[in-house]
Amino acid sequence: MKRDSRLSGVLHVLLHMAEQGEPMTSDQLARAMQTHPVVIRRILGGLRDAGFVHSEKGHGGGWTIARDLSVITMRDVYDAIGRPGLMAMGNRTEAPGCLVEQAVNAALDSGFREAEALLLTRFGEVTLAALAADFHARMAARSLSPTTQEHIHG
Amino acid sequence: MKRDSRLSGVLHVLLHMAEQGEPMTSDQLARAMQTHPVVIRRILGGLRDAGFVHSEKGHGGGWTIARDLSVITMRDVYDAIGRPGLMAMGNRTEAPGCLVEQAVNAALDSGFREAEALLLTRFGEVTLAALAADFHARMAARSLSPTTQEHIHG
DNA sequence: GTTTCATGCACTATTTAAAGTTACATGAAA
DNA sequence: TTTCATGTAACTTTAAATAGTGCATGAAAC
Repeated sequence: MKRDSRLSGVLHVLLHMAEQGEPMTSDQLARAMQTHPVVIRRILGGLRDAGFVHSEKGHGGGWTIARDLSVITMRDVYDAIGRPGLMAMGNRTEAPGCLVEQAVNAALDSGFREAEALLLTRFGEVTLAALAADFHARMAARSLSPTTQEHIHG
Repeated sequence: MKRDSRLSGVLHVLLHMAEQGEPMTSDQLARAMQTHPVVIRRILGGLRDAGFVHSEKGHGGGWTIARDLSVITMRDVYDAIGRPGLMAMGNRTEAPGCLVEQAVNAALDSGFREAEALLLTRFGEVTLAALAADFHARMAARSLSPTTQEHIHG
């Protein structure tokens, strides 16, 4: 299958929304992300249901962030988009009858569970405010460098 | 993308080969794994190149384990099949120009790297001998139970 | 020596899930 | 009432693993 980039994408979108301050339309966000507006709506739908963003129809409508960035973690966002699988590898067969395969599955699962738990813990430690701060630090660093480019697309 | 089950599959195959003691053909192994013989050859090809298994053509040929199970770890097997990606999620864009996306990527990558490192460490701690021992324990447990079924397929 | 058995490998087809797209309904502001 | 924007269902495309076909190669049996 294709590699899942929804978490990466939605975090990107959220930070752009936060930078903007005023409502951004799915079209604007899609242009910035070089993707399709419907993809934006799909991915932000979960965040809306979770109460992290707000959407408004009609003139002047669009998407806005509904909570302070300091209270939203990457883990929250991961949960809101439906907790997609984290591991690219899995067992050939779940609940196999073969005892050999059961032994193999048990060993692999143990490792996978540990790795997933660690990853989710790390996600829970990073707020969107921290990501925004990192972005601003990068922007400051770039504006000091000789070849200043645009710091944000669109 | 589809979920990668090569590691699970090849470990299963290796343990069956070890139990058998004598050469097993790709056809026999494919039957046990409910897959295609060519898939077996493909997946065992990497292990042959790494020296973990030996293959022989013609009558009486097939696959045999070339080293003691106690010196082969799950990590070795993972390496031998080409170190497939472990994380199901990735960044939308590698090396993005957008500083927002750079900040997001950095945070995600950091978590992914930690989780991968932990997983590989765990893999390195489990030998095939340990897996075989676990299998034998499961077989003993089942033979004691009232409804004894076949402990091994094929 | 030739038939049979088995791996080696290149190439094609299928499958699965994400991502992209189209079409249209809904609702708000101009 | 027109325009703008989201909401959503349905369909198409794409990437990567797995499945399958066909044929070459080489070893043992007869």
